[in-house]
Amino acid sequence: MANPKSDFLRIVTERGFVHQCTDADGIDAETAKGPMPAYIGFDATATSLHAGSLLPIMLLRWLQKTGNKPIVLMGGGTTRVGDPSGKDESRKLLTDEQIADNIAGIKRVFAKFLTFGDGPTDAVMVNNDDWLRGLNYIDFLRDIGRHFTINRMLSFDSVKLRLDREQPLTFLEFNYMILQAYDFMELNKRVGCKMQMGGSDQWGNIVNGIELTRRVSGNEVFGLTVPLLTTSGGAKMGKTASGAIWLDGDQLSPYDYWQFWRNTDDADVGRFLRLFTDMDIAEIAKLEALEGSEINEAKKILAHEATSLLHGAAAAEAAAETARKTFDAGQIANDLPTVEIPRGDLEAGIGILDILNRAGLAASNGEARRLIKNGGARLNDEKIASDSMTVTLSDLMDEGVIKLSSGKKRHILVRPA
RNA sequence: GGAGGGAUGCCCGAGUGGUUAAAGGGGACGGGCUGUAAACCCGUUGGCUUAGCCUACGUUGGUUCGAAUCCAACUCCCUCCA
Repeated sequence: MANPKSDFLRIVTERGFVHQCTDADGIDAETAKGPMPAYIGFDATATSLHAGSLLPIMLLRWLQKTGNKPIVLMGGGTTRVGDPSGKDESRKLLTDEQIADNIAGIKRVFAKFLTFGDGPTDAVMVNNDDWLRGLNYIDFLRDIGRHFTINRMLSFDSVKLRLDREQPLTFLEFNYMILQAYDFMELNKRVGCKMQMGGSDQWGNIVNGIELTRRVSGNEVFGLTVPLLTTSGGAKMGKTASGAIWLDGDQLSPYDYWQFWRNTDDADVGRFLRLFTDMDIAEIAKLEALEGSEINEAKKILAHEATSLLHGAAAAEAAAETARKTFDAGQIANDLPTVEIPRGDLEAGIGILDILNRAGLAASNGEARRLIKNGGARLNDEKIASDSMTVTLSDLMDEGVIKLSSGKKRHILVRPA
């Protein structure tokens, strides 16, 4: 829409969060009027979220910052069934206890981005297990199932594409969209939730929830989706050499998180600044316009802002300083990711292949050997020439550490313990 | 229920008795260029105690000096017919 009256719609639109939405005027009016409760659903399949979830999290953040009420829906109930969307191996079913742990871990992440509480614009976290677990199949069919026609369900892309490609679609999966629609209806009933947001692949499910809510209660509710995020290189967002970009300091250090953002493609810098930081849009436009190597400054700012949001400004500063020492000054930064190795092992001497493995720079001796052969392995910044060398206490530098590197970017400090 | 097609390394995909740890592509990792970009070029890409050994072409057996390759049974997937 041309000129949104509400802060919410104006901001998320100009920042590039909106892929598509239902009735923009309606959303605009509702969010302009006062606290509108809106929700996004998240899986509870892991103990932490990763960067792929950041986009919807930021959307909730803006929702709250513009005076509305974010609802975080944990898919505890649907996780209990097992998410069928994967292709081959069926998901290992999680125990209730694991799911509870996962939800607790995930909530810690949300607490960094949202303010939780009981106030009108405070975020709340709910679990669809609360209403899904007790469902009675026959009642559900009579009350909810009658609002869905197979004809229509078959027309949704998520279903149609599968059928067109002649891929199997289980009944469970076919029902998934109904459960999700039910979630929306239930949230509308319980807490007056008026909008569901989610990834663009959720559009069909969201629309179903809107229709179900209208049919059952007559209430008008809305939907909004965020774009599917890929880097301009076409890669899926949130992966790196060492694995997923976890939003949890124990699984991915603030330094590595900072590095992830620092290594953003030139072409993505402006887009990412708008999506993943709170920075002023005009300021971003200036940074985005930087040419050539100057864009590196914009990347550092992106890394700083994004890391500050998740890990705090102090951690972001420390990460920046570590990176500066490591890359610009050629010094040993003391808080690079560290691996501890028993002093006794070092006294006895550890084979270089072994220590590369232990530092997590290689997944097997073969990989370590390859790394050395290709000239990518370094010990205290000296190229490792032989795969038969031994690392001992005498390799400790003045700082009391041994620095191991794979390539130019991955550095690990080994500390005797 | 009947007829036919298929299952190969992280993914896609070639290979129909030995020179096959298995073409090619993608991805990933390393090197070069550079700006800790992109694009491009080069290399590597099952494991190990590495001139050797082990594991691997859906599963289990069989034929053979030798099998991803031939045979049998089984599992799963797909197509057509009913």
